[in-house]
Amino acid sequence: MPELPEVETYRRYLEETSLHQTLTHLYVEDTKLLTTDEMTLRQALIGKQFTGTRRVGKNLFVLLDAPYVLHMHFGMTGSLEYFRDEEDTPRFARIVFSFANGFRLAFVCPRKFERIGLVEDIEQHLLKKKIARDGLEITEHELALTLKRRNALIKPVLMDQATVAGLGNWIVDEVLFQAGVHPEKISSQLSDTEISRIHAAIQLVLRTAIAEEAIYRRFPRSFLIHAREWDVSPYENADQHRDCPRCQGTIQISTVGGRTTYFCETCQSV
DNA sequence: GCGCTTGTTAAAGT
DNA sequence: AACTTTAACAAGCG
Repeated sequence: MPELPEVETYRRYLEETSLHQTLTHLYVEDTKLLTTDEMTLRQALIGKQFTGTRRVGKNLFVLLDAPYVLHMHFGMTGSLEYFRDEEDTPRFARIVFSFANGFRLAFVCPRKFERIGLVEDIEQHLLKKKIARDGLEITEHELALTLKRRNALIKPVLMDQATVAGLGNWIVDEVLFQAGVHPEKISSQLSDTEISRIHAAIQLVLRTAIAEEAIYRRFPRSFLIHAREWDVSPYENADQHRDCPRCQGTIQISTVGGRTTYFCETCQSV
């Protein structure tokens, strides 16, 4: 699930594998994934090199030796894979960049919710898409301004990229658990202390996830994420006991803001 | 083989 | 009019 920590991991991966090599070929399986016309994209990329990267929230920008930037969004299931031989092409490699050194970088898109294309200017793109400050960079004051203004449940407010960029479904659950705030609390009714705890929890969860390269089973035992069943549907196991890592109580599973939500009734107050 | 999942956004609701 | 909520999108997987 490509939230901020996964995209940061992909960014580092691309930096380590794919910079400073001339692009020789672009394979496009499905133009629906492109936000730029295929011919325009091909002409813009062939003969150029990736020179650097920048990530804001779940958005990855790849800098080129050209006055434009390649933008990638990984949707719900996208990833990157670097490989050489044709027979090593990963499944769902729907966009593939070939380099002069014989290696290739695949934009792997199992469910076609991913997007890739050119942008003229990063700041302009962020403004147009209403993408707020990155979760690692937002100050408590900036976060407080938005949270006090919004008259909606805190969970969807935190998932809104216009509040803070990079948080998705499981991270918001984890943040609210670590902060001791109920997911259905009204954002504008949060106390200063609760906002402060939410800000600190965002930092804790993001830094921990990045340090472990977003591999969930390596996260500390104090994290709620271990109560999630990643391989089965939640309702299938709804009667199964999940212990809260703090109070050993049962973790609740419900729907908040249209998304499956895990929380502890005892540790997270409304 | 149905139903669930993920992030974003257009449409609907207030 | 501005803000909030909901549903649809694609498709693999349990």
